[in-house]
Amino acid sequence: MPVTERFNNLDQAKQRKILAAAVEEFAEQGFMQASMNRLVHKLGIAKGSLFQYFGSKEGLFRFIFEHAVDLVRQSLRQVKRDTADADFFLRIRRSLAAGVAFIDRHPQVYQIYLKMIFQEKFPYRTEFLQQVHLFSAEYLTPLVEAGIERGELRADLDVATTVFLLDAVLDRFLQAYSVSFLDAGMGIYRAGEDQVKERIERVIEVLRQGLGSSEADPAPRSGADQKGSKRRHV
Amino acid sequence: MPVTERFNNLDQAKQRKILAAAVEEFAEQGFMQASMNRLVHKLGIAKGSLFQYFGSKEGLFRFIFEHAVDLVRQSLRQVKRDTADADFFLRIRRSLAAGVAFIDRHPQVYQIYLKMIFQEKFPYRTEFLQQVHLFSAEYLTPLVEAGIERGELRADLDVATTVFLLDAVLDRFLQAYSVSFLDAGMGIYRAGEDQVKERIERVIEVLRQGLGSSEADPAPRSGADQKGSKRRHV
DNA sequence: TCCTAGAATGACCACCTGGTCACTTTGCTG
DNA sequence: CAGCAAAGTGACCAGGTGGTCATTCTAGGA
Repeated sequence: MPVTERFNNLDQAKQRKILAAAVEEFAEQGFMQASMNRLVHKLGIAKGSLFQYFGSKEGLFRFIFEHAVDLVRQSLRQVKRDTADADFFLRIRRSLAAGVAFIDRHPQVYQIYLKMIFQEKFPYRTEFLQQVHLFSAEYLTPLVEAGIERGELRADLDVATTVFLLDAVLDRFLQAYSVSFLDAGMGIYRAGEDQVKERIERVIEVLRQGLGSSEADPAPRSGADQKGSKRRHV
Repeated sequence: MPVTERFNNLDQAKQRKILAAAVEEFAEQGFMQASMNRLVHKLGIAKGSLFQYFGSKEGLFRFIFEHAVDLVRQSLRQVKRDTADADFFLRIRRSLAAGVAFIDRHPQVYQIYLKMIFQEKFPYRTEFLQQVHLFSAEYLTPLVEAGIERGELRADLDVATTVFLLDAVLDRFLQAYSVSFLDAGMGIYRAGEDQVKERIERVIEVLRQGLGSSEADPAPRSGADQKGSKRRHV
């Protein structure tokens, strides 16, 4: 029996209420700064009860965390299925839109995720980051490989670099959607559905076509380092 | 007189020692979780002294914070000057390399920056994010505009979208350099100087050329929105 | 040598933390 | 209704927090 046996015997409504309040607390405060006292007060239940249910603060977090991971996994599988035979760029746009939709449905879960990335003292942080890396690799790599095979992507693309680039842009788009001042003034933060869709198209289109003008293309490397020898200033 | 008068009268060595320890504490713990008691213990000075110097925990943070902002501003100005008349992609590569060099010299300052982005309760967080946004706008926007004018970038690029994309990629590269599992397996995390340089070239080159194959290029729009209704292209 | 201005000090304060456990309440069974 | 196991409770604990301030120390001038 897990520590949470007692909690599982509660009626669904109470369970949901407790979980919702706990998710809110962790989303707003992070792990270390979250307070069991405050949580208990918000819920109007006794502190002892909460500890009977989950054993410890970390136990509560683990419970919530696993729930959240499930949600993400589910969501990812769904998108992958739904877009299976679309062309590469449509799939990417759809994935990004799905990301935004996920944040709309579970904003606090996303908040916790963001806090975990750079706040070292979260429990399970390392395992979690590994998992996320795996998700992204398992999701994007075959997508890119299929895109190359189908001729939708340049044949000479390095897969790892491309995955990194996509990861960077997708992640930042979602961050810009839920954190102010990260959208470089292009109106992504908390934008409406239509605007989000339009911004997604803009960004992905630039990514597809590239920044460079078609003239002056080749030989990009010569002269990459003028001062010769090492440089380490700034 | 600022609150820090007493601190300024200390000899340089002691000042540096205190600042270094404080930066370390904030970098490791964030603001809320940083402990004045622990800091004082690390330094071997009395708690009362530290509070005489800076008035409060927030006062200490402000002092360090302003120091850090100065460092960044200085660094940015330098890069801008050093690369003023290079071509667009070289400037970008140089800027990214300068970012990596900055992290090498001030890893803890960068740590604090990362924590501030997603941890809401940092003092000055909002002003800080605005500042960063301004930096990025003031730095990248003219760079992109010049690139378009010189014909190095596609003439039909939307400037805001391009700046967003660059911001996303540059930021993520630096994050990947200093946080594990964010580099999508392409070997950026704590990489050596040469490897960093090579990875920068790879990433920027893909960004320049774009992902799309040159065939199948035009009409990217048809079928982009199966559900019909409005579309708001690029 | 003495005196004193100003710096250094750490015991102390009110408050908060995660966690415990003896006690009370609840609700089912016989 | 009695008995009893399980669930609920909150006062309590040790230990941490940012912050204060009466006291002690110290360095330099007379």
